[in-house]
Amino acid sequence: MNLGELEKKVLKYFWRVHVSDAKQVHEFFEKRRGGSLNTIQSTLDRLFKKKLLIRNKVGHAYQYSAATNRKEFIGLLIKDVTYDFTSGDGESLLAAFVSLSAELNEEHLDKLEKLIQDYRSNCLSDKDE
Amino acid sequence: MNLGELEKKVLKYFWRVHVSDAKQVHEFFEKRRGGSLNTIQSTLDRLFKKKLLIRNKVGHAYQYSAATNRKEFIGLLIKDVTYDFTSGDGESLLAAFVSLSAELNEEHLDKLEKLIQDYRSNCLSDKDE
DNA sequence: ACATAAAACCGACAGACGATCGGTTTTATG
DNA sequence: CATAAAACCGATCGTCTGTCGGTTTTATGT
Repeated sequence: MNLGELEKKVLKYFWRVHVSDAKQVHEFFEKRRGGSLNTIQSTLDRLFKKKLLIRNKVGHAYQYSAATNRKEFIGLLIKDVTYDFTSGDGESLLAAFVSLSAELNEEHLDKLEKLIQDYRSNCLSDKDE
Repeated sequence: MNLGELEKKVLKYFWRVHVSDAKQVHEFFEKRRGGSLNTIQSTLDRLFKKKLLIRNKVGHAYQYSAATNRKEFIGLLIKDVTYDFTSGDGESLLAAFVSLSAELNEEHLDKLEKLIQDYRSNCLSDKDE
């Protein structure tokens, strides 16, 4: 899965705004980067086809929203980008973790351990952002 | 950074074979997927320009080898692909970890904790693969 | 029911990039 | 210095994103 610049910006937008139709998205982006409504529409459509946005029709227009929250999405990205270099089995995620270890200092390791603890004792909760 | 199919295959090749010139790489791939020597050469050159291969001239030909081992490379991929969706600060890697947590079961968490322990007590070692 | 406005949809084109390869230039070496 | 080997250059093709004009579909008010 590869994402263009505009697609990335639109995804970020939906993590902040949650629900919009093409017109609203266009209004937002028109100010800071220009581009026609049609450009936004086809970008929304491409993201929908990539299953990164969901939509349902309300009146004339589709109401779009993000298919995943930011953290889930980053997880998808990582799985996707590492897929070709791991066995694809369950262990592959571990490999990704290990590969990143070299980037982490003591403080990060502490935080990571804490996150594991939190996750263990809190598997049911579903906090976003 | 985006990688084509052949580029990915070539990278994997160099993690197994370590050093080769274009001719040798071509010999390897010609059997299982065809393609001319020139195709291999430009792929090697592209990977070199992307700093994923290193090379030095020996006689007529460049001797290529991987610039990173597989784990380091996966780390690079993850940093790269998540960059646009994290603040780019040190915390960004943690965000990636957290995002993957949802994919992990108990067994994985156990292994991950063990890996952290290993890493803490073993920061100096440099084992590959 | 039907006209109309709003939005979706289609098709085209440009710009990147990877894969592919033929042809030319450079270069190491006998 | 001749030659063969390899690097290098340039062209083409396919795919993908961004872009947008024009057409078709559709929800809605009268």
